[in-house]
Amino acid sequence: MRWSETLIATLRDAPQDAEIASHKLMMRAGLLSKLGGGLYTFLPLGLKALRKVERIVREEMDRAGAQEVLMPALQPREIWEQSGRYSVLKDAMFKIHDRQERDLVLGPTHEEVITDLAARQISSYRQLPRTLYQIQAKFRDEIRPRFGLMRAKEFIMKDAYSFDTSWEAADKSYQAMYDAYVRIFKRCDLNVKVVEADTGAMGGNFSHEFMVLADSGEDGLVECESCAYAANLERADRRLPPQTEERTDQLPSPVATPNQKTIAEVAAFLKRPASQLVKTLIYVADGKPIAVLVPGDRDLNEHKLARALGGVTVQMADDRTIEQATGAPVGFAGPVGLKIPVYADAELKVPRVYVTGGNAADTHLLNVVLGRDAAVTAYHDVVTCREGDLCPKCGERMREKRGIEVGHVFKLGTKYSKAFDAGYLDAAGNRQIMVMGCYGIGVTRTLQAVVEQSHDANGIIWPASISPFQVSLVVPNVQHRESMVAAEALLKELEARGIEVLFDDRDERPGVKFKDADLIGLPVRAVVSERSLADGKVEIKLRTAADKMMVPVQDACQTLVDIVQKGTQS
RNA sequence: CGGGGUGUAGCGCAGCCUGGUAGCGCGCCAGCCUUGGGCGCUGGAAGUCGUGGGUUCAAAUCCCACCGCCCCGACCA
Repeated sequence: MRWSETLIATLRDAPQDAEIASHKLMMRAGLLSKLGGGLYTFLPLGLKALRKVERIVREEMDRAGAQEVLMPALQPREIWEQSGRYSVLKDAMFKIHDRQERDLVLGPTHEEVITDLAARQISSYRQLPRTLYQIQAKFRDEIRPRFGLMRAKEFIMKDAYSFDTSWEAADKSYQAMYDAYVRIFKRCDLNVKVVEADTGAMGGNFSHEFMVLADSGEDGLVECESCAYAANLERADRRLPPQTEERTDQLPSPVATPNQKTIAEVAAFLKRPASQLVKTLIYVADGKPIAVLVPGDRDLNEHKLARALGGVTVQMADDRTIEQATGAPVGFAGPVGLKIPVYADAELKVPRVYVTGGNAADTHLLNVVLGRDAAVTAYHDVVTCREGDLCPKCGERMREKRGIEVGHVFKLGTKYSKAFDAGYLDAAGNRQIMVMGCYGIGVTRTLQAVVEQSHDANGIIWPASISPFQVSLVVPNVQHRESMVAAEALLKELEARGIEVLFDDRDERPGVKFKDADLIGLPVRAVVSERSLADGKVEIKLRTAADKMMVPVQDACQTLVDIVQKGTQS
């Protein structure tokens, strides 16, 4: 394809609202155009790359035995009521209605639709297992769209759903998808870390996330330095370090802490490390207030708390509830004398002497020993892990990292199949419920993750498998007749061999063309110029290499074909 | 939703404080020149100064409201 005939406009400066490298580069290289917050048009170059990702996903889904369907983005509200998720997700959904005032939503995901479909289409164990998938736009009313395609209001997702006769069979389907994901991300040349994850609003029992490690990633995770354990911070557990008991004969004694509300303020005021303080958080769990205690230097993890309490919904109590529960203004809650259930982090189980809130204005308590001075209903690991915590599996140190979630696989179980009565008749003629799994890949996000992970100061470095074109053909001076003639011939030859070529035939200065070639980042660049032709050669350079090679004109096509084939295979 | 910022030509920005009919760089168009890392010169096109209202003889500039966009937060008492 000739550049002079395309709609590719590169930018010298990145738009000021682009923050991270991949977003800036995708804008500068002319892959995307912004329409509004979280809304982007894919320009021809960006779309070509996106289609490459989609193709890889399709090929691997098909290879894993999944079948493609296409479902409506527009969905009746009723099916969300039926699964019970309308109340959970309604703030995240775009809600609209038709002229008859019927309520509809723009689908943020498709569990409801697919389960309804399975219930209609599948009736016998002979039709199982089945895995169906779709690649299409999904819509989420994100609180804060950002980073270009990373968190957009409309994005393209591949979702697959498996239906099985039993949990054991479902495990197989899950594993097949897991393996397909490993292959997909490998083909995208992505360095992906698989971590254990929280199931969140999806529900279900078990899940893994596929994370592209990147400092700009929105998710935190920990990985063990020694064994294979890795988990999203929302879910990561830890092994407790050895602790020594600490006892005192002194009883809790109040100390005046005027206006010292936060842990940091109290610690500074009393000149004690935050770890000697206990933070008392008042929560509402299934409508009832509870207190949660964590070490002063740690953060409570609501996901872990909710799980520890048996999957209830938890949220911070409002100021009034806190005042009613503690009898004190916000900022001075403590466990001593509380009449509501008190849960504590497992680290607090070994008796030690702590400072806590005093349940009275401007007051904290010294010499508090949990168990002795305050009843604790139960101890659970409920804090967020951090760098240096010990691995729950092997006890070695864990590292904290950041990642971009590009894929997520869930064992859903029967949550949706029950809600939609997706059953089948087994061999004995008994009605059974299907066991489901669901498997998502953020296709547009994956594309950006590739750029985030593969670029340099000059621009994008596309992996051959995703690159919008395979070869960049540059004529530095289009006024030079022989260069153009030779380049045109090479272009024809390459395209006849099925190679996708972007021929930069613009009447631009050489510097502009080389800068643009680096920015757009096609894996191979061929230059035909007065200089190279003087020796009867074509210059060939890999985007990743510093050196150029000079190849005789008549060998140029074959050399490029070889390079492209080698690159695409790996 | 809370806090902060910002909105002036396709992109990046100045002008605003101190009101007087809008400017710079890049890009774009034309011509000349140049031709291996964002070249040089000349001439041009392009902006309802986010929107609405107000103050004023006069508003990009001051005031009010609204909207868009960006950042931080929205759990750590």
